[in-house]
Amino acid sequence: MGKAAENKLLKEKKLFEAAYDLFLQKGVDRTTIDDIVDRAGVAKGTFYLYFNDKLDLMDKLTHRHANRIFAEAIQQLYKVKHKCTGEEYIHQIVDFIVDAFAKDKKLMRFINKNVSYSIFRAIRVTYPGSTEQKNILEILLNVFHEFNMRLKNPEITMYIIVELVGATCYNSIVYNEPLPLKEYKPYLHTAIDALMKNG
Amino acid sequence: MGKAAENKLLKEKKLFEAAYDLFLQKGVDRTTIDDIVDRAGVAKGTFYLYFNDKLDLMDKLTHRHANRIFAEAIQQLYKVKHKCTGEEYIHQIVDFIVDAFAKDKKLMRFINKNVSYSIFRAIRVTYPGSTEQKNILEILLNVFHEFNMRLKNPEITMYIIVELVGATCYNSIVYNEPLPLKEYKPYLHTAIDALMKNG
Amino acid sequence: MGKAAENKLLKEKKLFEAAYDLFLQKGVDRTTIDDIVDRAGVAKGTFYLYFNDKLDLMDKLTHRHANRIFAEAIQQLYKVKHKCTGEEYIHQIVDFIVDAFAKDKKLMRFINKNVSYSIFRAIRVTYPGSTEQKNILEILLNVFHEFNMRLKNPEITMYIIVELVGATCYNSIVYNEPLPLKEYKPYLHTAIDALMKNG
Amino acid sequence: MGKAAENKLLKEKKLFEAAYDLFLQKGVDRTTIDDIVDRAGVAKGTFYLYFNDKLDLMDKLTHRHANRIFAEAIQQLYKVKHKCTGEEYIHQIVDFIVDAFAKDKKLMRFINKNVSYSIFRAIRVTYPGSTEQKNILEILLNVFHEFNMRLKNPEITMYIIVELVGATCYNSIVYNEPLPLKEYKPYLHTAIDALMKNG
DNA sequence: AATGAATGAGGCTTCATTCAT
DNA sequence: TATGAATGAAGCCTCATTCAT
Repeated sequence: MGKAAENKLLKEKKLFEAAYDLFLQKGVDRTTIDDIVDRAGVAKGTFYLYFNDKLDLMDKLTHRHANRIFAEAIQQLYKVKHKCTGEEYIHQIVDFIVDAFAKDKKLMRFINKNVSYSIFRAIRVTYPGSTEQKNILEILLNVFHEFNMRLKNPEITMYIIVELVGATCYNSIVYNEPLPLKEYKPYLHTAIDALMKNG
Repeated sequence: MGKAAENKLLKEKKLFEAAYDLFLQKGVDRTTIDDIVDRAGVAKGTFYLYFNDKLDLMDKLTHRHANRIFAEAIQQLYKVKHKCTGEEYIHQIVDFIVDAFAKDKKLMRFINKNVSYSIFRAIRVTYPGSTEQKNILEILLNVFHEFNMRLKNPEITMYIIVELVGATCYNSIVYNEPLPLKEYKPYLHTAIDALMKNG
Repeated sequence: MGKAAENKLLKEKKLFEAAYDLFLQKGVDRTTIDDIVDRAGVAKGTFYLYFNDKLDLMDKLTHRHANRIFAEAIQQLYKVKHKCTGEEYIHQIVDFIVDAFAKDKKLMRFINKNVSYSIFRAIRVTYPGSTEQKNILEILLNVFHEFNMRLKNPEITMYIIVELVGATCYNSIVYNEPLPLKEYKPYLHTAIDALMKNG
Repeated sequence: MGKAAENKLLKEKKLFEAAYDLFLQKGVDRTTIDDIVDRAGVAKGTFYLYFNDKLDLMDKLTHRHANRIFAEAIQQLYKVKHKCTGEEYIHQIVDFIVDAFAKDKKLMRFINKNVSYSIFRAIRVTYPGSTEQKNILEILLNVFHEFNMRLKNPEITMYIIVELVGATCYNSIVYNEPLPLKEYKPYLHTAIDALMKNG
């Protein structure tokens, strides 16, 4: 890569990072282009060389982060798939995702701040080995079918589980409420088991 | 009431309604005072006779609606309390609240749009017969104690239930996903029972 | 006077007093009609029953106060005129006016705040026994002629004296600088004597 | 200097000049930002690239002008100091300052319009060869001590002189009253001599 | 005569976007 | 490519004035 091209990527990265921090702190609407370029240390005009406007930046930003975190989680999952029952695999998926967010609280807060609906349905990831975008609910339903699990209403049960995890892990990770994640996890697993057994 | 005073209330009401619709459609940040007064059909200066600024209006608006809907739900609850076991009473509370929101989808969408965190913890209501403000979680925990229910971890179990209801009923009421509320309810009750039995 | 007429005068008085205080505190430009009627305890519309606008009120206000204070000072002067030489009479006039302001510091501050030019030329009073309006300089020059005082340039000398008194007595009365009025007065008289002897 | 930087200084200068004229004509309070940018021939937003608000502009404006005029006067004084007695030097100072204002009547009117108190105490200048800010009174008192002049009350006498000059030179310069400056000056010097001899 | 709600012109300030350098 | 000065539309808020009651 030429020095110019490198420099270009660096500028873009700086802008991404600045915007990420600011969107997290103040939300997208209350962050100005000025805020972003000031923090990135580039000129105002430069912003428009990389992005059309704030929304464009926001889109690219979320896609970048969502893919990053999920790519990691999904790769780990492949390694353990063959060792598990379906129920165990579901638990593994939940754990991987929740742990991934726990390692990146900032992202968790970012999504929560800037997405008005269910965290796990907000994030669509490019599934490895395909061009298709899937969200967590679809991934979990896949597991059901692959593992031939018997539930009366897999769609609804899985939906309930996904929403429950999304709704509660945010508070646990970010605010340690009702408990820190490590202590909360057993309750979460118990709840998931209860839901799978009765769903 | 004099004609002037009536007219004044009317103006305030128009402003409330205009703001409510607009906040719902576009969110608070993207709604301007001009939008509000245009829709309300009053002059710009009039806005400032009734509210200090947009945030003040937002505060008054949410308090108004939250109290309205919960006042109703809580009154109904008093009537059935003596006929129930603790578990049944929990179900009743959930039903009353969910039904209340189902009757007022607009409010449900409004809260979801403009509150960045857990719906049921966002709303604090003035509990009838006291000046104290409580949220749903606190109300449910009260029930536990009053009914002497046996659970290993009432706080956490109740927390899980509250978050689950909040997370899923929004989609069911507003988008009929994964099912319309009427059809979804049995699954919700099953889930709650499973959680109480195992929590 | 009928009760209605009395009440009317009372309202006007309240408005005058409120405006006076506020103009003194914040200056005319930064005082709003709202400020005035709030402090006067009358309705906003009432203001326009008594005055055309703020400027009209300001004009009426200054005339009221200026005449009040000078009427007093000039009456006293008549009593001592025949006992004095010209020089003594000049000192008497200065003393009466300065003492009058010292008794009404508020007025002194009011004028200083709201008049951008020489205090003593700002104030034109209706001289008793005539409809003519005169200012202090004109009154002093009269004294010269009446007392047949010998000065090379009475007009300029008197002008210098008038400006000197105006410029320094404000600070002495309001801020006690460079000295409280009582202590400053002898220096002022010495200065006036020096100017008269050499002018 | 680059073309852009030059242009920037030009814009600032235009704004300063526009504001100066308008503040002089209408006073600070009655001059709007719109007035200023219209006259300067720049866009409204441009104003805020150079100044925080109107007050900030006013501050910078007065400091600019006060320093300009006094820097000149004080430099001239250094040249004549060694040739003078104390009394002569006092006269020189008065002459230099008064002449400086006479050359810049606009500044004189500007200060008179926008400063509510004694002209010469309003203006604090950065004395050459120090970071200290002094006003005329302090400068004159310095002269007293340096020249070992004998007066009973130097502080009060100097105060009287300073106020007298401030109060009368404005009218002489701007309105030629009671006489044009050139003709008034001898009387002013006579008055100052009289005050120094008797103070 | 008195009220005070209603008005809307007019002020201040912010900020996304453009463009000459 | 990169800059950042300049722009002006668009937002917020104030306040003198009117007018129905």
